[in-house]
Amino acid sequence: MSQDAYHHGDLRNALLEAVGQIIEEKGVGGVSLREAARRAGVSHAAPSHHFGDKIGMLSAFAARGFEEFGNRMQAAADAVADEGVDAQLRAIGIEYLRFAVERRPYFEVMFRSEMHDNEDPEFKRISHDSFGVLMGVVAAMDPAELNGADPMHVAMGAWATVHGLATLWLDGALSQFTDEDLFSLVQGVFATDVKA
Amino acid sequence: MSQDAYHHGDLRNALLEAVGQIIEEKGVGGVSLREAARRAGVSHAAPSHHFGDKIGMLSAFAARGFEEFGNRMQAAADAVADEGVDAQLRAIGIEYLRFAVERRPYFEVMFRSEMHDNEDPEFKRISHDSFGVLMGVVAAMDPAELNGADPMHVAMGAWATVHGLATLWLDGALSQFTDEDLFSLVQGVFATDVKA
DNA sequence: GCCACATCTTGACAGTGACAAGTTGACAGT
DNA sequence: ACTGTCAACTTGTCACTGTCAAGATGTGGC
Repeated sequence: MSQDAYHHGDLRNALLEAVGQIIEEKGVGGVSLREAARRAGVSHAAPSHHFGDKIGMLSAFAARGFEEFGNRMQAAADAVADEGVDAQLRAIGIEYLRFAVERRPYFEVMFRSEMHDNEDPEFKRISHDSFGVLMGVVAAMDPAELNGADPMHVAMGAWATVHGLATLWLDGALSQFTDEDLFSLVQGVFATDVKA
Repeated sequence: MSQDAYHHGDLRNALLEAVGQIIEEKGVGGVSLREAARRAGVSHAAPSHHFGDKIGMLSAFAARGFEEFGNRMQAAADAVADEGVDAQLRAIGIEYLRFAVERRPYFEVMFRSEMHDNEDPEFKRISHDSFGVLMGVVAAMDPAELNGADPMHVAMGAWATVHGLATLWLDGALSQFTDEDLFSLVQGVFATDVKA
């Protein structure tokens, strides 16, 4: 029944999974509405009825990524809640990198402004929520632990550092390092950052 | 004479400047061989004779960017050479951000792996040289200043931090901050990083 | 039974990257 | 001065893309 030519049943999800598949195979530049439609077994114009246009499709894909991203950040922070804020911050940093490496298709679309509509309120909300996890942890920090530094600066610095490592790694600028190097490196860098 | 239909005279440069112009107007996604050709006043297939294909054209554009980038990093480090390695590192970090903001078209292409051919030896050399400036400064650091940290980790951390700030800013994730905020922020963050 | 509506198809159009084949002009050798 | 050679550029074409308009199909409410 879901094989019927009409009313696929779950086309929206099928298309979004096709997008992830395409990015993994051919990179983010290989994504096209028609190719996604082909993989989902529908006609070339079907995707537009669900997403409007190409940016709409990628926005939906990015939103999906932010959803998982936020959940993973939260889970990482919760898992070490009894070890203190310091440990939480480090756990978030590592989880951030892990997400970039493991879910590269999502990550690449999520943080490329031309890949989605930054003004879409739904998108804004969900991406803002993701970062809320980090901000929440920093806000809970003991002022003494910050050594007088502006908490916002500390949060920003931590965020920028892992984000920089992630993007540099994804762009191949860190090709001299293995994945393990990267993670041990972020341990050191991040600890340095936090304890400053 | 340079107006002749044939033998433009400086088509290669004209095309590369057109690329920068296009990115500034329509973003990196708006770049096309044909649009660049149009702006240079030549036929749609002319660019391929200079760059091979689209990636070749963007690689040449990125190489140009790395050239200027490297020079600016070197100049920034040299300007404060007598103030110590610490000041040099900070100067490089700020110049890095300044480049990202002022020369956004270059920056966007330079650090997008799918925008150019990472394997091109000429490209590898020129991009490697750019980062050599940073590595050179870190290598000159007094081990005592590093507090026992791996110099490579310090360099990587510094690099990742400014790179992360730059990309987050360019992608609009830091839209709540003004340019001045950003620079004062990197001052704080970077100082924290270095003095750890 | 039937009607409204969301879902999907078919067909078309302009724009794109890439390729093949032809044209033009400069320049070196004789 | 003639000629061959070669780089620079043009014209024409192809498959592919995003987007739009119009039509077809099935589902659920009444």
